[in-house]
Amino acid sequence: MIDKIIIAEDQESANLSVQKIMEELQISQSDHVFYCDDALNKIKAAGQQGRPYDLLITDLSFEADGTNQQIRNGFELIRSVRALQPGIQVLVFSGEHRPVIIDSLYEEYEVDAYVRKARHDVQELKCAFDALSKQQRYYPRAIAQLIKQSNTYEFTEFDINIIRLLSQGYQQNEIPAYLRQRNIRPSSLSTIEKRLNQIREELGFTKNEQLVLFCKEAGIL
Amino acid sequence: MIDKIIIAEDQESANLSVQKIMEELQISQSDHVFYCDDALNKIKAAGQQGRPYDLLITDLSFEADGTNQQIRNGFELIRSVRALQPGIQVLVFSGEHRPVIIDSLYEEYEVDAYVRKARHDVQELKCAFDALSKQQRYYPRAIAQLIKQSNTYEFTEFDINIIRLLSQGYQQNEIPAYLRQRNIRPSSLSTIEKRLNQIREELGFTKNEQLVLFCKEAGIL
DNA sequence: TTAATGGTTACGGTTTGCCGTAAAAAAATG
DNA sequence: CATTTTTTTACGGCAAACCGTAACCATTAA
Repeated sequence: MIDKIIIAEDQESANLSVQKIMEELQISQSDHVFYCDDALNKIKAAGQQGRPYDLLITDLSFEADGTNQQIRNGFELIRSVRALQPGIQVLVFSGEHRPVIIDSLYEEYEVDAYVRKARHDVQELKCAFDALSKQQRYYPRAIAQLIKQSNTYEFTEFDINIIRLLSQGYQQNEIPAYLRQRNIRPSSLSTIEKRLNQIREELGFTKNEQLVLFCKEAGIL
Repeated sequence: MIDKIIIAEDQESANLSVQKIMEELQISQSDHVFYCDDALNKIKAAGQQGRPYDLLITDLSFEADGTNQQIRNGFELIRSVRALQPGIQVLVFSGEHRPVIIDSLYEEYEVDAYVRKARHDVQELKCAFDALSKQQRYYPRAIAQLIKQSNTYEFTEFDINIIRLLSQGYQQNEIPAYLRQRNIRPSSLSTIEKRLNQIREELGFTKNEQLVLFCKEAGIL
């Protein structure tokens, strides 16, 4: 049974809609905040008072606005909250569509539900809520599709390193020194060239410019 | 006086909040649709019945969902609507933050107001509405700041052409032929090299990979 | 220990990109 | 129209990137 929830969302209109939807679902106690820090504080206080929240609904990206905040985004918030109250259910409500990110939410952050801000999100929120009420995780099929569709080329840590350096203006022949300095192996120019060649080939690209753009769009950079 | 409006927004929850806000503002007739085509049709019908809409509130990005739609985004919608009913006021409500895009909304599309889906968007929507009621344009100061901040490096049509081709995998020495085929001038390899060099220099970049990423983030690509 | 395997590195030839100079063409000026 | 200025182009030398081959080295199995 879920009857005490907290909504963390900086965008006022989105925050409002979630509140309305929760009203319709007859949640007895629903709080909302516009900053991650406020969310954590409220969760902490509620726990200490023996009336913990059952569910956190949070966005991923929060915009800095000059106020001094410790927690700057949904990822950090989830980590902090789970450290404090591991049993709390977490529903992420965000516009994020990049498969790698959504995947990491379920795998690394172990969220209980992800609902994408998109066409039928109100209905999806209600479905997700139902599932969570039964202590089930909610994994919308639209997302399963997205992840399947995505050219699931597996970038290694090493690959991402190289591509990031390129996108920062490093020349390929400067990269070995950089890697050696950090004891990253392999580090030879030859291997770097070979990796890039292989990656381009597998993705059907001819230029690193394409690769950089691809990684940006996929959320890897 | 604004008393008949239409909301075009595919994201259900956002559509809902705008409806709520318009209720609070006591709009007598407020319609909402989830597709651009529906918006245009309703506006057309209303005009023919002699009861035209005063205001269109629209998002910019609409997601394709398999249904066959003629108009696929807010830009196209604005164009079509203005061709049909030039006097209608247009308020864009979108998450878009890239200065070039917002700038083009005011300059090229001549929208009456832009409100960014962000922290205080509800309040901003109300302010914008007030301004529009008095037949004023609404140009939030936060956006003026954004546009000022932005490294306003002036890319020409030509520059963007080259950079786009690079990001699509063209080699530099293939570009002259491409340009000549389309009668774009200048077209020599030398000029292309020179432009790229100049652009990189002015932005403090050393590699085209950086440039491509920069253009992507700035909304130019 | 030896042999085999897979990944890493070194190296050389070729292509592409980079950058300066100077000629040619186009545009602006008197 | 002639002259100056600017833009575009052609070319050449050099550096970087590309790509194949072969040597090297670590790990594992025989």
